[in-house]
Amino acid sequence: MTVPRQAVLEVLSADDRYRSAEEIFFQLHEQYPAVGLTSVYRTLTLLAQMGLVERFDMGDGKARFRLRTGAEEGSSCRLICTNCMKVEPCDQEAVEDQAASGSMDDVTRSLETEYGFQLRRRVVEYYGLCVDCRRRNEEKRSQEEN
Amino acid sequence: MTVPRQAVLEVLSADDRYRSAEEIFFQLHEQYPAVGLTSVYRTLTLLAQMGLVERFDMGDGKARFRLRTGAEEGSSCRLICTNCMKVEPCDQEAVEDQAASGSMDDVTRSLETEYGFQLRRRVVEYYGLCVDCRRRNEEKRSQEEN
DNA sequence: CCCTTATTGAAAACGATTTTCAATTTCAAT
DNA sequence: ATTGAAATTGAAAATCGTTTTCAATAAGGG
Repeated sequence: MTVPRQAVLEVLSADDRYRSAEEIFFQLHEQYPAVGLTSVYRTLTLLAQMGLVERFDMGDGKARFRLRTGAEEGSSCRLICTNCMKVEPCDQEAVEDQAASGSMDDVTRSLETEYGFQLRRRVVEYYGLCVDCRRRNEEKRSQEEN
Repeated sequence: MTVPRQAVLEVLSADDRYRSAEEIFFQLHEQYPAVGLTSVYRTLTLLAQMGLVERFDMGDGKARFRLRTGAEEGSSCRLICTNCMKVEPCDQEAVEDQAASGSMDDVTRSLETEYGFQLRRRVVEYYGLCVDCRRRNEEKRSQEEN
């Protein structure tokens, strides 16, 4: 545990907003002027690899980082404001249950009443292994057995 | 309608895979060697603004582009292979209906049988206006009325 | 303490995308 | 066809978030 790492964790612990590396760097800088932007990036990458930090790629070219709370595992659901870029976690179960069906209209209504959020676009992404890569993996594995 | 624009549209129309600007540029280059990468970027940006093309920011730093089919409106659902980065659109209704509940396990099973896809992580993102930006917008609008 | 190893900060490198700018193309009006 | 103004182009330079390089420093087990 070194100074830069402690500093990054300190800032991340302060609150659970998503912040860019630069934002984190500037917040650090007041209390730890010696810590460089490079180390902030390195620490964030390290913490993300360790699973302590969640990296989130917004469409604007800058990655955002946030301390993992442990509540999320494998699945995530969030409200993203296209105006101020604020990211707010939300409970998918609650949203979908509130909605009578999974239809866009019902979800829109649910988000409106639950969060005051005005829905424009819903994105669902399933990350994993496609059929081809799966097959290729299995082939490789069976080759290694020989 | 100019040569570069026609060329980009031609490549995009060829199939509906997600492709990076560079990939599109190289495919162009055989038939239209005079068209530069700059124009490919410019045309893609233009087409995206016009809503003809969908821009998709993968986590790897390169944006992917695909011709809009019209089938998607407001909502999108896709399978993303974390190994080969292939992006395959899928029908959310079908997936969620197939699954007995919205639980991760059921969705995993559904994707497995429907697409042979091995789910690792599900991401649901709702894009729109948060409460604050909404309020701010309304204030601005009412000010403009005076 | 010392020595090996890991970590650091600054500066340079990187890669995707954007901007700049002079040259070319487009297209509507002739 | 011809013009000419406005839009578009390609190449090179600039931008910007992030990563790499590298010599200097710090960590922490012996």
